[in-house]
Amino acid sequence: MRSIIDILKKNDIAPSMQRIKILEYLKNYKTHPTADMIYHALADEMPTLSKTTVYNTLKTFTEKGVLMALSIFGNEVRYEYNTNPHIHFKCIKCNKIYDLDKTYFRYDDELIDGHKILEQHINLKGICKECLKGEK
Amino acid sequence: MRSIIDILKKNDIAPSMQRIKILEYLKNYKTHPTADMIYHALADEMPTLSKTTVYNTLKTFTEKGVLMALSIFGNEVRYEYNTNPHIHFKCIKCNKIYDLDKTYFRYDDELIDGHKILEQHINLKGICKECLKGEK
DNA sequence: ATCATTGCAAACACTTTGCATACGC
DNA sequence: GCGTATGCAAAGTGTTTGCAATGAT
Repeated sequence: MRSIIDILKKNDIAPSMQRIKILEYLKNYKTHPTADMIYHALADEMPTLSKTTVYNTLKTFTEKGVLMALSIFGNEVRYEYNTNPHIHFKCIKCNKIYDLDKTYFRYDDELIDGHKILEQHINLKGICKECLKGEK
Repeated sequence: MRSIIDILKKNDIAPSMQRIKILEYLKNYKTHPTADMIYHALADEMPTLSKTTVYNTLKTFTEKGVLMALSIFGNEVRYEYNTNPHIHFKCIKCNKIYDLDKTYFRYDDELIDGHKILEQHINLKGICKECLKGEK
């Protein structure tokens, strides 16, 4: 818990109950949740929590660089706590999102065709290991 | 125009005025438009066109594989006429989306960590050539 | 006491659904 | 004439905004 507060302070975000819980959730459950999923996961233990606060908080966190907002597929925005750069793989059968090692793709130059690259988002889609098993 | 009809027929889609115009638009203007952009672009010459039809048509086209639906950044869905695989680069200054050659990134295996890869979406974000000029 | 955060309600934007009408073979 | 495509209106999602109440220092 201490560490969550430290992360907030380090990023110029005043700690609050709501902010701590939301960040804690994203640090503990790396399931790339949507705002709605976070809201429902926390609503039980925080009955007065509002969806607005979840949206506000996610926006603040994203602006301050604590979180990454992902547009993987469809028009759902998902959030994840910033760790090492990696690839997202979404299974079209079970909809689970896996994190894969970035080294599978190689590209490190910061200039392509004269454009300055600041972010790389690599999203794969297919059938995951588990669902493949079931197919046979 | 003939060629548009051929594409529709080849993909088991019955040609209609609306479908022809929408596909024609996507073939001619490779601007990765949203459903709304397409609707507004065509509304002038087709006053009775409905947004529902645009949505229906884009859905049909995507299902039949004529178009690709892109979730590049944010929760906007954009469409493009299927051509060769390529990378999307979005400029954070002017919001323009550029198509880049896929060969910049190399990854051709269809299995990663046991997961079967069916689609690859590589989305880059940064400052484009033109906007870089203006910065100096 | 002051300033920021929270949270309700309403607004908004985008997309889908239900259904009656119109079109094309 | 029959089956499909179209398009209006309404409903459904996901997200943002306005603003009053609350909380922290």
